[in-house]
Amino acid sequence: MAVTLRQVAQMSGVSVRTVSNVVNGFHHVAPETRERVQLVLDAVGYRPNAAARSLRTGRTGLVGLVVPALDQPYFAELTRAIVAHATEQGFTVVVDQTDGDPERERDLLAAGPRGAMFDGLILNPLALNLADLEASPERRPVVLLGERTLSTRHDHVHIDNVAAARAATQHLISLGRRTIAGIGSQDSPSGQSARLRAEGMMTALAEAGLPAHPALLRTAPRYDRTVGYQQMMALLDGAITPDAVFCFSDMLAVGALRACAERGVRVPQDIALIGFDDVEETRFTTPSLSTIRPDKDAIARSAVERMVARMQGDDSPGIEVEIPFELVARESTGA
Amino acid sequence: MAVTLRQVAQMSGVSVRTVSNVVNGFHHVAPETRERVQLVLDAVGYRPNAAARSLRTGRTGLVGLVVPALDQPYFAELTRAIVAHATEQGFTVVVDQTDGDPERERDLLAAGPRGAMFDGLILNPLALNLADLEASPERRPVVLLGERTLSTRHDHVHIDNVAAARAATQHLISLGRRTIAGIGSQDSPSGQSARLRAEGMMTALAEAGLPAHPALLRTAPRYDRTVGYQQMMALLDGAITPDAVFCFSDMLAVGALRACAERGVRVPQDIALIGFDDVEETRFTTPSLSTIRPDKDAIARSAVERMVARMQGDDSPGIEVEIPFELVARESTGA
DNA sequence: CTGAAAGCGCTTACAG
DNA sequence: CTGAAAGCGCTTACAG
Repeated sequence: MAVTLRQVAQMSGVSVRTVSNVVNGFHHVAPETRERVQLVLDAVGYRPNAAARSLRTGRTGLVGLVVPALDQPYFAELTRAIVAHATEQGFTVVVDQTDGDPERERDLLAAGPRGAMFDGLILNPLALNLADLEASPERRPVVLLGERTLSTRHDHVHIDNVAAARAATQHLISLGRRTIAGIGSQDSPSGQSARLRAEGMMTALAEAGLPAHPALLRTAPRYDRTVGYQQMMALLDGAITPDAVFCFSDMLAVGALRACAERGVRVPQDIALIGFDDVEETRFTTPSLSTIRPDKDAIARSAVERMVARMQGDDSPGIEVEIPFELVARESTGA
Repeated sequence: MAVTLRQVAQMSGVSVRTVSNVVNGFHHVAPETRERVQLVLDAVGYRPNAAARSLRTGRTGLVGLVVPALDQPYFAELTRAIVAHATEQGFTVVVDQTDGDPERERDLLAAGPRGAMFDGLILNPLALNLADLEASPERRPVVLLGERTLSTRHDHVHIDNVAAARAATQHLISLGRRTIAGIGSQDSPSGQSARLRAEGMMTALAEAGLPAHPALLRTAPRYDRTVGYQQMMALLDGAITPDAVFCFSDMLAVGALRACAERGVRVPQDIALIGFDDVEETRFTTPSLSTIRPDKDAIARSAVERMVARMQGDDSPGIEVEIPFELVARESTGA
């Protein structure tokens, strides 16, 4: 079907070695030879066979990216950035979504059926624990995103979730709010980010000498709009009405905002609202949403950078890369 | 590094042929042989080398999915559905984004550097024209999404954009609105969907005997929130103020909604608004957005189905698959 | 039911 | 600077 290197060699009257050299842009080819071969290459529309090349070199140029859900704006935006950076480095990204299913995350980490074809993995685990990560027989580079897992084996790119949550809460306190609720805590042992954000929130409350009413810390099994809506409704129906809510993700905040609108609660006059992630949507809600902005492009760039470094033989212990964040004050907190 | 078939064969005292049969679950293997080999397979954690297998079989199990932008909610949701269906069929999806760059779309269609590794392509072109499609030397299955290109070579999965736009406009008319604007037309020769939606809108206006003010049809180079915002502002600042706006995409509508809110224009009382795509976000805006809901899951399923059929040898001329849509009336049109 | 062997298309030491 | 040849790990006709 497709034209092979050998056929091109025959057509140009040189050896496959020389054609290979031309295709791969190696130096030691006589200019006139190169030109002649290139002419044939173009004429027949030669395309190297990726499988053969991989078999020979042991590399596929494929990087697996595993995120909880592609259609969650934060991951969609992050995926976009990672695909862009990886492409620039000559890698092709294969995207997988786990829906936070620990089984699927473990499978992908263990290089299941398709995992075998990746040169490396960028993984944003939701449910994986330290034991899973340490136990993985994986020899190829794995870069972890998002959670602080304390794995010493893998590189890890993250923001300081405690500090970010603390900053978000302090922002609410600085507005004079005193009854501050949170939406997004998780009971499951796997919810690392949730725990860190709750911790940051509690720290800020304690520092300001404010009480942390247990009833005002609402859980969120998933960080989506529906859960945010439901939990905000629960808060509005509760015994203690908050005057500010810190949502652990923007999607939760979008749902919460909708609940407030339905109930005629004014944001920020009655209740101030802040989210987390700075997805584009937050700039267009009414009121626009204050949020925490992790530098997504820096996360993507670092993840790809670490991956490439590992592929090039860097075998130092797992590196922690901390990416900066920024508080973005918008209308939902009175900006 | 990794264990090979040959090594497993030696360890189990059988030929590679037999090990291969066991790995691939073929019939003619004696039960006790199978068991013995399987034990070794498990013990050493054997993983088939995907490159070798591909080289041998000529297939990679990889399907390329090309969308304009991963972080646009419509494409994020569609991608999610396609990845799910393709995975179910045993394929791995490689996602690429073109940002509507015709050059990139052409490259990917022409099976550029990385395109060579795909068994097939699912392509949502923004800028590609018929000539590009017909000229492509591509021999592998290509399924087109979204645009009516009239290509006779490739299968095409789409909704009836004219009918959908007509339905959206009729909906606005049925509310008693008489000065109806549109946001989303495109001048470029490539904007097929835009043209069809404008056509559907004009048809509905003509059928109702309503005028189509040129100043009320606003262009949108990109279908994102920012453009929707800007064009809605332009409408509000214009000589003729509309009492209803049909946005050719939900993102445009979200931006338009924000513009109305900033200007104190009440939706739907002053201006009714309808979008297109039914992305999740539209259910959570205030007011929630009426829209056109294409059956995304059916689009994804059909696309993968056509792809698989082509891979299995179906060589009939390009097939048109029309997917149903539905009008969803929400608060932005008074529901 | 199982084995020995060819060959998929490439890269790359080894010669020259 | 170029050629002849080995071999990456697998699948699969061909024998037996």
